[in-house]
Amino acid sequence: MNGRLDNTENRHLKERKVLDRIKSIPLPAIRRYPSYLRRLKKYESEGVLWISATTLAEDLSLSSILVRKDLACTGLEGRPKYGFPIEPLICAIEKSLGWDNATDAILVGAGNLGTALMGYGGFTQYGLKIIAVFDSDPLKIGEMIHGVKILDIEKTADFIARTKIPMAVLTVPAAYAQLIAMKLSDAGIKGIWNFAPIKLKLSNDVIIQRVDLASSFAELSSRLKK
Amino acid sequence: MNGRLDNTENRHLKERKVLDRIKSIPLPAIRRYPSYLRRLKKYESEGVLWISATTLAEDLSLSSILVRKDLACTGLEGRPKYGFPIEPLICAIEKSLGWDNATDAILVGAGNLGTALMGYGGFTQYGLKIIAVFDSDPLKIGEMIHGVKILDIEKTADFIARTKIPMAVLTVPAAYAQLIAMKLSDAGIKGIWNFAPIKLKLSNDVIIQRVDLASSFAELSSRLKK
DNA sequence: ATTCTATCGATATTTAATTATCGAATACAA
DNA sequence: TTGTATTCGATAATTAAATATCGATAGAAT
Ligand SMILES: NC(=O)c1ccc[n+]([C@@H]2O[C@H](COP(=O)([O-])OP(=O)(O)OC[C@H]3O[C@@H](n4cnc5c(N)ncnc54)[C@H](O)[C@@H]3O)[C@@H](O)[C@H]2O)c1
Ligand SMILES: NC(=O)c1ccc[n+]([C@@H]2O[C@H](COP(=O)([O-])OP(=O)(O)OC[C@H]3O[C@@H](n4cnc5c(N)ncnc54)[C@H](O)[C@@H]3O)[C@@H](O)[C@H]2O)c1
Repeated sequence: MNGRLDNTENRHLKERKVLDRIKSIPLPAIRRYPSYLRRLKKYESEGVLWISATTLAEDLSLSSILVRKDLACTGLEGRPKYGFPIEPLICAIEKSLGWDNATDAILVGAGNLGTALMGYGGFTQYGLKIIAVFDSDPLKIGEMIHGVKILDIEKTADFIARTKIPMAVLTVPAAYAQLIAMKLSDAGIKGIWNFAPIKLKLSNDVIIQRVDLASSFAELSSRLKK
Repeated sequence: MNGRLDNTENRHLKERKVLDRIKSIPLPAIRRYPSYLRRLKKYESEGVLWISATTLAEDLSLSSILVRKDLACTGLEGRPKYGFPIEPLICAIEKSLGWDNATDAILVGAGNLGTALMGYGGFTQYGLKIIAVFDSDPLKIGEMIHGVKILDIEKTADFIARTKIPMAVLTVPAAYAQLIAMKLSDAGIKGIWNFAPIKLKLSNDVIIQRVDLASSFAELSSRLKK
């Protein structure tokens, strides 16, 4: 095999490998990526250029083998003795998450939790941008919440259809969550980040991600008990 | 082996088995328990007396084998053709989680998120009771927040020492979280429910449970991307 | 130039969790 | 009373994830 042929072959193989990998990054790795990102950005801001899986692992109290594997899933290759170049690594992780360009979203339910989320600056780091807020309470409609005006829930479907916005953050009481989720789904929403403590049942082409604080607290309680 | 001896043996074996089980309920099962509880309580309020693993599984879109196994971990035994008695099942799950008697906690950081959590009625269901709130902001100290007075952060150590309160909910900015956590640990806190996006490093006898919204959002993003 | 060391990445191995299988129990209907 | 459908629980098989092992690489030190 001559050099050129070998390269073509290799590139081809590599591309297939990268494609496979995109489909097959283990979920636990995906969940660890944000922690890596935060740490890497901190290093980057301090002017550090290279990081080893070993160092990152120590920072986050993880096994270095695990971190190395996770990083390998992004497709970026490390360099013996040096580790990984930080800036490309950040890009690679963000790309793997789909955080490389911002996701616009709406928020439904401007209550306690919805208001707190709106006031949270951290989301921009994840490429999440909440561009509209909806509620059913006449007292709230028209008010401003952290710089965004609260709109009438009745206008949601129209808004989604018009803007083709892909994602909704759902922070309404559990009793209304299923109904509203179905309306969002009908209107064409692609993903729902659900903070209400119920399992939403929608057609399979809507991605649902639930945040269940009770699960987290359960884990804490049971560990504390022992 | 005669009947009596056999019984003694059996009881002994069963007790050991129960003990083992307490230590060894898989974490994923623990995390599912709150969902079971919510559903069971709903059935209970409707006057239903028995529930099968099959039904519960359908309700929550889980595999019935998984649910049956999870329920078995509580130590309660089901009855063929009927399933499990709801009320004892609720008790058994709550006991497994340590939710059978309420846990008192303090909350540190009366900001956006801290305020939202204080306003959340759901926690009482988990046996979590926040009895005091602390902050460093002079403008906030002395104010009321959902019925609880905000106290000076400087008084935290003393409060913990005096009340022997086991748990703290940490909702301060990430930059302060480690420092405050160390103070809480020194003061004798046993568990910390940490909402700040950093890995706290404390002595191993403090149980730390982190809530990482970014992880959840990462999962959503990456699933949405595909 | 040679040796030493830290790191990577590929390939096992181990561990944990989920899913499947199957016999036993029991309510209920015929 | 008998048969049938349904559920349980024990055990086995499968799958996914974490951990361990080890040769290769490349920079730094001798
Ligand atoms: N607050 C928390 O800390 C917290 C924690 C965990 C989970 N949650 C969950 O988040 C959700 C919101 O909690 P919260 O404390 O913010 O409650 P909340 O009552 O403060 O807010 C709910 C908001 O939804 C609005 N709403 C009600 N029905 C609506 C409808 N049909 N259409 C549009 N808007 C509607 C209400 O007007 C209100 O503004 C709940 O499901 C709760 O279980 C909250
Ligand atoms: N708001 C959200 O939706 C959200 C979501 C995810 C994570 N978080 C995390 O939760 C934490 C709090 O977020 P937030 O939005 O409520 O912030 P915030 O700034 O609104 O509130 C922080 C509070 O902590 C207090 N504080 C600051 N330093 C303190 C100290 N040394 N001792 C005691 N109190 C102190 C401040 O006075 C303020 O009241 C942050 O770590 C944030 O990353 C928030």
